[in-house]
Amino acid sequence: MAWNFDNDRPIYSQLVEILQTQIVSGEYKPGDKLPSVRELAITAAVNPNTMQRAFSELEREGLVSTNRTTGRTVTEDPALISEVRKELASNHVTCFFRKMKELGYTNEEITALTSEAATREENE
Amino acid sequence: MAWNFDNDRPIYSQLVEILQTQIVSGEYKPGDKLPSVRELAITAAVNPNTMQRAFSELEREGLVSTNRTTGRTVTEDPALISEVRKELASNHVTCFFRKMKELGYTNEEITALTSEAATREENE
DNA sequence: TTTATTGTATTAGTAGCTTAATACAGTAAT
DNA sequence: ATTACTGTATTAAGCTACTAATACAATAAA
Repeated sequence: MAWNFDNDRPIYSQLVEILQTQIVSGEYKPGDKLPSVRELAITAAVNPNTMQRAFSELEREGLVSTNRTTGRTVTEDPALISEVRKELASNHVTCFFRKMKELGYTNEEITALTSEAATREENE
Repeated sequence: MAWNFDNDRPIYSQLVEILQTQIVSGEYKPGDKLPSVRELAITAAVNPNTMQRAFSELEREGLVSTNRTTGRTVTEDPALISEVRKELASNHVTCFFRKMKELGYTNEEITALTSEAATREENE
């Protein structure tokens, strides 16, 4: 997993997105123990405070739960994970369409470009 | 045109994106005179300096040219505009696929979701 | 010639993000 | 009991983005 950050956006919110993705994609399973704040901060090469802030967001969403002395674990609720996954995907689709339409592309052109990209990726 | 900004990203780079989109989508035609920095700053409700910074970026790309005393105009080169438009679209497609794959979606699922979204938008 | 408008530059102040260096309280393992 | 690890909180510093308030030179219009 790469920990590449855009210069254009706050690192803590990029950390939220990365961790969200790792959880809903199954990289971390329900109930899995997560690495500690300090450990993950070293891995991502960010300050522990920044990682802490990202985790606070994830906890607010319910994706992780915190046990003050034993560390953090991924939620045991697969339905919640699945729900978040669908919502993130839906957001991506909506955002993608909005941007393409702003550029003046039609629905047909968008689906065509998408199919092309899909078949192009098949051969890699 | 809405001038809504994310809190999560610098305003000047969002201004660049918006102006880029307005130009390549044909909202401003090749050779069109653009509103002045001060005028656009009022319209977008940002500081003139911030708008100025956005324009500097656009000029670096060649999309607009500056005449120090008469104002700015959109490039007369339709090929450049078309090229930028295609590049922006291509970036959107690539970025969309990357995000969806990170969530664990397959090519088939991505194209299916895209088609659904397209047909859904037809009926609105 | 005067006036208004253009882009551009400068300086200062505010706010948010990030890092750094600590410190504290609770728990598991030894 | 001691040790090591957990999450959490605090304070200070540096950096960038943004706003604000100007000022200047060049041109078009009156």
